[in-house]
Amino acid sequence: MDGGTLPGTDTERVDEPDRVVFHVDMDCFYASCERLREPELRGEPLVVGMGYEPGDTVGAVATASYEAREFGVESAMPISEALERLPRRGTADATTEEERSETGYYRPVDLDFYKEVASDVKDVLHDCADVVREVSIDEAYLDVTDRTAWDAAGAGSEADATGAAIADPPPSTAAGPASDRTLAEGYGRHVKERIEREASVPASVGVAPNMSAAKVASGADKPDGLVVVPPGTVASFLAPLPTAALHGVGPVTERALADLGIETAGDVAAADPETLAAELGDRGRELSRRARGEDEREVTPRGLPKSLSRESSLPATADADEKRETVAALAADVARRARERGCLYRTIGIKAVEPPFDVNTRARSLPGPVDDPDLVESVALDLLDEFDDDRVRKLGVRVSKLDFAESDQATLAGFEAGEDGDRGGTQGKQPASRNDVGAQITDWIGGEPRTDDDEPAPDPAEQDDEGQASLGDWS
DNA sequence: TCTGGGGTCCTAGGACCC
DNA sequence: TCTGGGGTCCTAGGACCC
Repeated sequence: MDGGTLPGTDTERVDEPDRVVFHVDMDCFYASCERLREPELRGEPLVVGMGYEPGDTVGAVATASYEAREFGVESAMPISEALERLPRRGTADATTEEERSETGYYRPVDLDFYKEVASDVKDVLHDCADVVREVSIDEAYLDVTDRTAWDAAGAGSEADATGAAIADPPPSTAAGPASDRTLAEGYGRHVKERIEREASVPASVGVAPNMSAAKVASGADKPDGLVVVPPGTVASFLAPLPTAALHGVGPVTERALADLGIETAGDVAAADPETLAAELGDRGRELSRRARGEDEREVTPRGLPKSLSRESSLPATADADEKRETVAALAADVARRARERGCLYRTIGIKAVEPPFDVNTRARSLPGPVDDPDLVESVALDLLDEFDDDRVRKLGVRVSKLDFAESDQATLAGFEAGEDGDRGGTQGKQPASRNDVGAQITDWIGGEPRTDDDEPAPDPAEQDDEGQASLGDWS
């Protein structure tokens, strides 16, 4: 937007044209996927549960269809509670009419299948935009500034349902009716319809001049929504919404704002940024800008992951053996995934959650990056010692300070790292062998000197695919 | 809310260095 | 010795997101 140079930020971005940013958000994606392969589920209450097996009462709700939400079933709710609100439907034939009206279907999460569907969606997205930022399995930002514009759409073709008319829009002038319809809206509709046609799952699309407004817009008319927020209207679009509707405002921030008498995005926009900053730090200023419609973040593709982790819940226990077994299994899993992705790690950490919900983390950094499953296990177990006497309800293992370059380097035999690139570089990027790190390694685990010598051999082979494992559809 | 799993980014204090 | 200040790295925790 024009108006208001940002203090201390790049000031040379003056008369750049308004960007066109889409936020594409799949509607209860997991449920839509299940309906794709099981069409009988369409129109029925459907709950997709994680950690749930058919017939179970354990696990949590990953996604509830809109029909299931009518019964009060919500994301993250324990399956047991969901079942109270929405009993599981028996076999199809044995179902009476009455039973039909108050029961629903339950299915376990099948991520592999959802990834297949998501890849069809992504094909469309990448075809429709030069820059795509995939946020999760069911969500992405697109910068389509070069594909469309904020110009008013001409009165021209009303038969734009095919998308053809949009791909070849009328000359961009203000020739059309002085209505609100823009080329950007038409293009948004086109993308949405292509997704539905080519991936057979519904999406909601937000169209706006920046990321945060597009994000809010996509959620403003779910499901199957298309909400357009033209430049200059962002602040007024946001103003009536509760603060929690802003991306980045969770329960804690919401409460902090409420304590300041700030209930809506409009209140945020009107508040003194320094007051917000005093309460929330830099986030306060950021929030203020977003609420006023200012968000200069570029849409950029997501980079490589920063950490890999695995965690699992267990019935609260103080049993040391059980805890150690759990951590060992998690460690093996994390190390395996790191190796599959061809990445080295320099920090190994654990998480131990004590009832009721007391999160503890511990981490230890190594002298250099490694790919060493045994080491992940021994460090993780070593860190776990501190919690030997504590009851825990959840345990986790994480590797971070990831290094993907190293594995590439391993394939370039004889390449001398030399000066370039390395940050600080006290240890330099030496191959992840214990010959280099070995001397210090013994200090990092409980003591026992390490003897084995299984070539770490990071293999970049598997690397592929976005594989962001984060995925849930909690919208 | 009796809290599932996988992530990101930020902050704050301490260690250490120059 | 007192006196900074600036910078980086590390760990732990917190908030938030899907």
